[in-house]
Amino acid sequence: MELRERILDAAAKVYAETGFRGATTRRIADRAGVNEITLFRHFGSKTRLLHEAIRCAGLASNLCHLPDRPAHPRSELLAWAMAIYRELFDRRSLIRTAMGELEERPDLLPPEESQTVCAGQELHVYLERLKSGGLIGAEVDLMAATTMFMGTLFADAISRDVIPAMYRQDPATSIGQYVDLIARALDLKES
Amino acid sequence: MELRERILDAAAKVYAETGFRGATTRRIADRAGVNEITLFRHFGSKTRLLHEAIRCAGLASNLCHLPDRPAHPRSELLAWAMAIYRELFDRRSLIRTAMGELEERPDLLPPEESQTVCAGQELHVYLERLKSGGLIGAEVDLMAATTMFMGTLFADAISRDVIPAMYRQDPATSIGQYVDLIARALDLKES
DNA sequence: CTGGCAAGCAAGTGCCCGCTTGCTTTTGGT
DNA sequence: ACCAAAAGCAAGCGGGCACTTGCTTGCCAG
Repeated sequence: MELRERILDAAAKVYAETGFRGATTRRIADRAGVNEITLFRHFGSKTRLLHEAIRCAGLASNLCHLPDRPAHPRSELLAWAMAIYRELFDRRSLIRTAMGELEERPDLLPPEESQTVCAGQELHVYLERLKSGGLIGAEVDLMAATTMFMGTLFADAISRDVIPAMYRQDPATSIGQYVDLIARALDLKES
Repeated sequence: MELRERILDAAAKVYAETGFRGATTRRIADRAGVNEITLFRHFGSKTRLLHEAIRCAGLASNLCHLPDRPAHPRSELLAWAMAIYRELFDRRSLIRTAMGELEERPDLLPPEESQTVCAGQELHVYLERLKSGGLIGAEVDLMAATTMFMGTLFADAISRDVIPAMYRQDPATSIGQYVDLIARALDLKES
């Protein structure tokens, strides 16, 4: 692992654990196994280092997409939801910390890059295709359904490990149930 | 407003805005219009002050409950969801900050006191009553539906002001749509 | 009028912070 | 072998932090 990459990785982890104020340059340097002044030589200041670290850590892997032409809505939705959930869950600590500091430091983690937003737009387009194909009940509000489903995935991913009492099933089971419920709400028909 | 109460109020606000490390005793004292040493005379330490402030600020108003005997499920659910949402939304800044710091400082805001958890248990009991009354489809998983609905309310309340692109309708309209969707998912019949 | 208590004020302690300076060691290309 | 760039090391800077000490001021019951 390259030195620069190692520093960015350490910075993102320390930030996720302790927030901006807690992510001191000494702690980041220790975690990266690097002398403190190396941080300043590479990134100039703590602020610039954390900006870049969070931007890199927040980039979506973006591997799984909903198909342009729906074929098997239920299984397509399930696979996609699992992939999105996985991304959110893996970054849950960073997401919680960044959300907590968003008011104070809006420039870290700009909301338009948020995975939830991008994924939500993709889901909305997909649902509209289903609806125009007659696979969804005509009177359903697709925007509300999208928001509801994304909110459910998001809340599960960032709350599961801190409120275990609310999440007794394993994630895969839960997501299957969420998909079942939203399918019923949408009056989804299998093509 | 009593002095002690004023200090606790200021401490909770400064904490919600800047987190534990950012909530310095000087800032809290300034916000409360009080000399810094008064904080220490009343609460002993910054940690104890913030513990008490967050505990007080997190107490649920707890005014609205679902009825023991369901009569008009849709309107009862709607009124209840609006009240819960209101509580979450009013405290959204505190909730975001506390969640971001939960890993580092689990003793602030203990999760078993969480409003979402308590409200979720209440909703689950209510849905079970509806089901045993035959007003809900037999094959629905009530736990998953509860988690989904609470997650939706929670995500909306804490995300709406930071990701406005995802929440275009006003809260009241959105909650009505959530209730409609969950009612369809539950196959809810009006008694 | 007086004694006690609550709050304010000024100054200071030791610690950690971001960041800098001056210098030595390691590393890699020619 | 040689040199320049990159990384390490030790020390220190000004500043903000939580918290303390010693003393003054205002208030209210007896």
